[in-house]
Amino acid sequence: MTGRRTRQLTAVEAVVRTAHDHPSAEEVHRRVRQKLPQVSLGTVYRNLQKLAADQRLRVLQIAGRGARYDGMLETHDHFLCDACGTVVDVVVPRRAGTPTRREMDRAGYLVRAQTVTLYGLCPACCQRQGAAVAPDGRG
Amino acid sequence: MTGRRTRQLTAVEAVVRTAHDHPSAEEVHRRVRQKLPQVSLGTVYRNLQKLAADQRLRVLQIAGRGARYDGMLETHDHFLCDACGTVVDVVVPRRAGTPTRREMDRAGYLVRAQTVTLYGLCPACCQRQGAAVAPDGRG
DNA sequence: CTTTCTGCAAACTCTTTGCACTCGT
DNA sequence: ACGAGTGCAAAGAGTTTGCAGAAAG
Repeated sequence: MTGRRTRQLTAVEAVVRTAHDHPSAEEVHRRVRQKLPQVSLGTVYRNLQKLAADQRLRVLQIAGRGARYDGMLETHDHFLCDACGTVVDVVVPRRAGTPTRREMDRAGYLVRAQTVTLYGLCPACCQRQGAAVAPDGRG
Repeated sequence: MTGRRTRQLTAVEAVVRTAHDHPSAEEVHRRVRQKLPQVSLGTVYRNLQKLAADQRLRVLQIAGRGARYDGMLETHDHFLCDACGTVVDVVVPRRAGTPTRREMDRAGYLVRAQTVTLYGLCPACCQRQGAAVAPDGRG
């Protein structure tokens, strides 16, 4: 499953691994083009897929539009700003053997992964919107 | 934000509220057509949007393709089967005032909602695939 | 009667794919 | 040199939208 080490693959991986802002495929394309100007978007998608299959990056499905790519491989979660769409890494500590997990096991499910996503307003958007949005505790 | 109570809106809401299988927009369309055969897919999308805006349903963004619609409004989470794509409701108990949450507050974030998603194999797919997939604890 | 909503079809966004050619190995 | 990988452009899925006509209030 390794395949060839093309310059396109190398460049896509470098972009995703050094980016800390969870770029979209288009954004990765834009950045890769700075080094390899004639890279096509299709190739970027193909390489993003390959890297994801090889567990060399994580794919985040964001509500609304398009996937975002995350080069941070360590276990972590995400906060999404409702207003500006920014994605921030968050570390939510895992507790092994929670009651829920045990129930799932007993019911015959094989749980492979678990992600927590927080939604709300980032500090910048909080100030901008002031008290316009009231926390409702949903979710 | 209430708008008119059209028969299309009523039918879409009825389908989503009685469905317990997290249907896609196409699937909602198919079911609504059983009552109102000439409803268009565009109208279904418009009404799903409206219901989501009015907090009368929840939208789930599933990795891979399309959104799924969930008429269960109570706080709950989801399990996604990697093999068959089935979405199952899961109740992961919330603990108020976790360390992470307090840190976020201190850092100036306004956390409005929080979702947990589990990934893995459902009982049926577990049997089908046997021990082909090893749990790796990722995520 | 007014205004919102609908059906239709076209447009749009994001992603995938077929094909001839290129370049790692 | 062989074949996986590329660029291009077209095709696909899912979702949104403009418009003329229908219908809710």
